[in-house]
This record gives sequence, C-alpha cells and structure tokens, in this order.
Amino acid sequence: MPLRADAARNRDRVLATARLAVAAGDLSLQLNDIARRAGMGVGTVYRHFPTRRALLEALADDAFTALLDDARVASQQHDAWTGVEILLRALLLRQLADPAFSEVISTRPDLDASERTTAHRDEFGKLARTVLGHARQANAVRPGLTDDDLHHLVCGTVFALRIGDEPSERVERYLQVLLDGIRSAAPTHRKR
Amino acid sequence: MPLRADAARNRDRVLATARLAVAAGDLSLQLNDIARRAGMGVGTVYRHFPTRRALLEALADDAFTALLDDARVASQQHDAWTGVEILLRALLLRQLADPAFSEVISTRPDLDASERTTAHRDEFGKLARTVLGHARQANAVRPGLTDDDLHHLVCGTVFALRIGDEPSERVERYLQVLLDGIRSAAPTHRKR
Amino acid sequence: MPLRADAARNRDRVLATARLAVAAGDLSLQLNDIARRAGMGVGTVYRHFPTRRALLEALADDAFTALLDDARVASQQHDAWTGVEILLRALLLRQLADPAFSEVISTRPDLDASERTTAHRDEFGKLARTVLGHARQANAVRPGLTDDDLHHLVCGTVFALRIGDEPSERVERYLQVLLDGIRSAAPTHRKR
Amino acid sequence: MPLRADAARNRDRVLATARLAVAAGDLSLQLNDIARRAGMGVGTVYRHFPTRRALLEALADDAFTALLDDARVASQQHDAWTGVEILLRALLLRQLADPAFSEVISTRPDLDASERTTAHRDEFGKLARTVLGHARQANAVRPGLTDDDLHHLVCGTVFALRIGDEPSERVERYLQVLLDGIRSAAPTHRKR
DNA sequence: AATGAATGAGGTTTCATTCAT
DNA sequence: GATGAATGAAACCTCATTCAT
Repeated sequence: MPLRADAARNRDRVLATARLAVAAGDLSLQLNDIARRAGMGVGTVYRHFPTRRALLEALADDAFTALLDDARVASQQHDAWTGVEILLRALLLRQLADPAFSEVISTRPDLDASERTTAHRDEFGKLARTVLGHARQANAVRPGLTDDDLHHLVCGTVFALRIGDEPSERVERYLQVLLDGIRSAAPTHRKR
Repeated sequence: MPLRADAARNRDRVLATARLAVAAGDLSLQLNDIARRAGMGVGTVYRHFPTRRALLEALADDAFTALLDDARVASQQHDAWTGVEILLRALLLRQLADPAFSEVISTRPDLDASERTTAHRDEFGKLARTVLGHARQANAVRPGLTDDDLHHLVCGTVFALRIGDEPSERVERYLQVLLDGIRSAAPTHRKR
Repeated sequence: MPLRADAARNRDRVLATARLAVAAGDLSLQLNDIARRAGMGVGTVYRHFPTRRALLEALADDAFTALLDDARVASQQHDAWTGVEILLRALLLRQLADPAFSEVISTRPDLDASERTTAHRDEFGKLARTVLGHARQANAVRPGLTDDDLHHLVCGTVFALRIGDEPSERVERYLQVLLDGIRSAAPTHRKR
Repeated sequence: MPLRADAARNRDRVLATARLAVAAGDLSLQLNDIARRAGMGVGTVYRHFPTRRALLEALADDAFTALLDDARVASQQHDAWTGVEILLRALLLRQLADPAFSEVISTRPDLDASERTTAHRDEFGKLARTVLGHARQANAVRPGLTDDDLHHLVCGTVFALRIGDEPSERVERYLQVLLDGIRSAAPTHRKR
C-alpha cells in the first residue's frame, strides 16, 4: 500500500531537512533535532525512520541509484581499463557529493539494512565484479587486488580528500594517484 | 617539576586503561568510563586529562615519538625514493598500530592541542619536507602533489585498511598501490 | 497554543515542589533536586524551566502580578503620600511573603529574563513613576531620592527584616522608619 | 606560641589573596581557588583557615577592630544623637568598605565563630548598648526600636546600596533617610 | 497518522575536603 | 608545616527513545 499523501509529504520534509543538515556538515542526524527543524513531532520522524541508520540509507538512496547507472555504463565499455576508470571515479565522486552515501557505502553491510540498500549493494557488487573481471582478463589491473580492495581504496581516497581543504580541487590529483596505483605495472598497458 | 610518584602512577593507570579501551575498538574515550574502569575517581582522570582530546594526544605520544625516529631515518637516506618509502610506510604502520595516534595525525592541527603534540607535528612536518624535497629534486615523486597531499593519502590508505577485515594482511598491497601511485611516471625512475 | 493538559500538570507540580523548597528556606532551586522531589525526570523540569532563573521568575510571577494590582491602587490615590505608602508597603510585603519574588525584584534587570518578567518590571516601573511623580509634585517626598533609590531602600528593608527573627512582627516598625525617612522634612507636610 | 615566621608569612599571603578576590567582587572564597592564586597548596590554606567562615572572619578582623574604635568614639559623645550618628555611620561605612566584614556582621552569631569575632561582637554590642541607651534617655531615638533593630536596619541600608550602581555616591542620601527614620519624631530634637 | 511531552540513563564538570608524600 | 593529588558526591545538561494524547 502506498503512503498516504500527507505521510509522503512528511517523509519528504524529513529527508529535505536531513539533507540540509548533512550539507551543512552535520552527519550526526539526531532525529530529535531533525524533527524540530522540520517543524514536526519526533514521533513522526521515528515513524518514517526508526533509526539514524534508516534515515541515512534513505538519504543515500538517490546517490546509490545514480551510482548503479554509472556502474552499468562502466560495465558496457569495450576497453576494460576505461570501465575501471568510470567505475572508480563514479564511486569516488558520488561519495564526495553525498557524505550520507559515503557513510553507507564505506560501512560493512548492515544486518538490519533496508532491503533497498541491500539490493543496491548486491547489484553494485555484481556490476563491479563484471567490470573488474574484464579488467583482470585484460591484465589491466594489478594482480592481487580483490574487488573489496578496490572498493576500500576508493573509500580511503574519499577520506583523504575529506580531511583536507577544498576536496573538489584535489579530486583529479588523488584519483590519478589511485588509478596509477592499481593499474597493472605491465608496460603494454601504460598510457605513456 | 616532575610528577609526584603517586600521581605518575595514576596517570599511567589512566593511560593503560584507555589503551585497553582503544585496543578493544572503543575510541570514544569517555572520561567517566575510563575512571570507573581504572578504579579511580572521575576527578583524578580530569585532573590529568581535562578533555578527551588531551587523553587522546597523551595516548598518541609514544607512536608520535616513534614516528619521528622513523622520519629521521627516512631523511638520512641517500636514495630519495627510499626515503619516501620509509617515511610513508612508517606513517601508515604507526597509525595502523595505534588508532589514537591515527586520529591525532589525521585531524587538522588543533588550536588547543598540547604543546608536545604541536611540537611533534611541526617536527614531523619539517622532516617530511626534507624527505619529499629531496624526492622532488630527484624527480622521484609525481609532480603536483604537495606534502599535505601525501599526508592525506597515507591517512586515506589507513582508512581503507580499517574498513575491511584483517588490515595487517592487506597493508603491503595497499602500500604498493599508494607508492606506485605517487611515484613519478617518468620511466627513468622506475625500478622495473 | 496552550500547554497540553499533562504538560501543564507537570509544570504545576514543578512549581509546587519548588515553592515548598523555597518556603523551607532553600532558594538554591537546584533543578535535579526539584525533579527528584517532584518525582519526575530531570528532563521534564529542564523542558519547562531551562535554568534556575527561569524557574525563579515563574515562581515570582504570582507575587509580581499581585504587586502590579497593588501599584495600580496606589496610583489611583488622591493623596499623594498615601499612594507612596501603599506602593512601598506592597513592595515590601510581597517580597516578605515570597523570597523568590524578592530575589527577582531586587536583582537588576536580566538580559535573558522572561518576557513576562520584563513586562512586569516595566509596568511596575511605570506605575511607580506615576505614584512617585505625584508625590514629588506634592512635595511629599524628600527631594534627591530617585525612583530607584526608593526601590533599593525597600529591598534593603526586606533584607533587614530577613536577617533577624520573626520578620512579620517587625514589619510595621521598619516600614515606619523607612516612610518617615523618605518623607519630606518640610513641616507643612508632616502629619503630626 | 606565636606562629613560626614562614607560617605567618603564608597566612598573610592567603589573606592578601583573599582580599584581592573580595575586592574583585568575588565573595565565594573557595579555598582551592585562593590556594592556587596564592601559589601554595590547599593544605596550607586549610591549616590556617579550616573553613570559609574562618577565612571570612579573619578578613573581617581589621574592619571589626576599626569599628570598635569608632564605637568607642561614639560612646564618648556628649550629645546622645551625635553618638548615634557616629555609630550607625561607622557601621554602615565599614561594611561598605569591606564586603567580608559586611557578611560577618549581618549574619547571626555563629556557634563556631572564632573567639576574636565573638569577643568583637560582644564588645560592639556593649558599646552600642551604651550609645543607644543614652540616646533613649535623651528621647532622641524613636521608641520601640531595639538595638538589634537598628543593627538590622543599617545592614539593610548596606544591602540597598549594594544592589544599585555606585554605592558611594548614594551613601549619604540613604544614611540621611535612615537617620531621619529612626530619630524620635518629637519636634524638640529635630535639627530643622 | 501525528504530536511532542516525558523519560532517565549517562555524559561532563565542579568543588570541598582529605591524606599520602 | 607544607604540599597538591586524589576523592567522589553531586550538580549540570543532553539526547535517544517511548508513549499518552
């Protein structure tokens, strides 16, 4: 059964308010606080999002969906390395753009994660497996690095960007370091 | 004037208790909790460490000192790239071994940090400047990366190791990725 | 919007408990203590009265309102001196009856006083100005005494009563001293 | 046995430090705080002054002694009313000049007051009795006012001065009010 | 479904006093 | 005598969560 119209409106207001807080650099997502700022009772917020985690995943949903699109594009590249580049760059940029998503994706799968999040995560895992599988077959990626390793390394790069000033000015630099670092050292695959 | 014997003993007990908590994965360092576990009054803990930050820095002190030794060794290498390797590996391993130190070193300089911490930080900055300066003169490091960039990237790698299982089994892999990523792409400086 | 029924009930219980404490001679109004005695969580007390001062002003409210009534009566007297007598006696007796009110009224205007308190204070100031203005025109009050002086002197008299035993038995005596002291020394305005 | 020289020096330093605090408007006299400011251990302060009250009385001692001198002068006046004026003015001014003394003298005799304070208090009571006795015989003081009443009223006047700005500019005004208030209303004793 | 008051555990912090050094 | 570290009760305040309205 779909949400009643007013309930859906409330849910959206909570999300909008939470997004404002996150954008302002506050990832604590205190439900009390969100409720006050959204001009509604705490109870209402709790009804829609029983835990901070639930709200966090809801916030991250858009970014996650967008990432899946990116990952599909990546999986369709002829050039295996290009696929890797697209995939990792997307994983990095989507996190940089949305700290809530960043927390979700850089955290181990939660037992009581929402079904949507779990599904997204599985789907992304599958797409990544495809992209990286191709890359390994093409000998484009340094051997010994698992899918998870690459995932972790991207999250680490996001962290590296966050702890300094002006992340957006440093993204490409750090991304180059990462990509060069994971690319196979075999000369035939070097661009220069 | 040195600490009175009993005071020093208490201080050490606080630190030991806090280290246990950190080792158990709890970085929250709640002072009342530490006091209770150390079997002493809260007041005692607060006298020695007025804030969580003060305790954190005290915990990090040993690792910081050890890192400075490492950095000095790094600065004395003839081969510029070897110096870089030693420096970054030390920065990474010391963090991995001590989460408290990791928090201190991956946080921007605090206005009310202890003098010791500030001094350590300055000293490390100076040594890193030396090591990286040599490396840049030798064209061994990819141009465009600042000292801070390298610092951030190491912290990011630590983060990447932490969010997965069994960090110690993955260290060398991730370190190779990082080192290959920051090394100058110029063929003449490649080892292989 | 009016307070919810249960919230109002709790608020009243806090006030009642606080009044008991004050009546027992304890003006400290420690919020955790009040909460315990009122049999409710501290949070509830803090919700209604975020600070000791807020509670104090709420306690004083009734007395303040009553004083305003007295002051209005005073301002309507034909005989200027009678107005003064009524005003000052009321200011004294209301304080004597309520130590919380006494503290509020003998403290200089607080920047973050409640709006009600500020409004009451302003209103009282206006009425006092009227009463004392008349009295000065009638040459009934010793020249050189400002409105504030009289206010302070009444508060001083309350203090004088408090530091001895059995204040109520001494009120009229002290009040006579005060009134005789502030009355114009000019023989024509003397009653006897 | 007199105090050892260094002990006496410490006692004086405590007193000097406490006087500074009082002069700065802080009557709380926290022994911990005083010790820190005096640059000595708390234990030392506690040795000399086991309680806040003891320190307070020590601080007040000079003012008390001076008051006794004033009271003796008052008791030697030929004109009974002049004696009263001298006595009450002194009681007021000494308090205004020393808040510590003010607290001591406007507080009921303490059970565990120092012997000196008790002796001073008794002595002052005796002198006041003399002065006021004469004044009553001369019909100079309004009947019905006890020695304590006058004492309280002076303390109240001090309070009145304290709660406003610039007490010293208002002293004479308030003192006149008090003196006129307590003087016998009989025309023959009026000055004007 | 929405509300928001109530809860109370649990954190931080202060301070008067004691007592080992 | 002097020291000042230690104590721990008790105040303050916050916040995630519940539940009566």
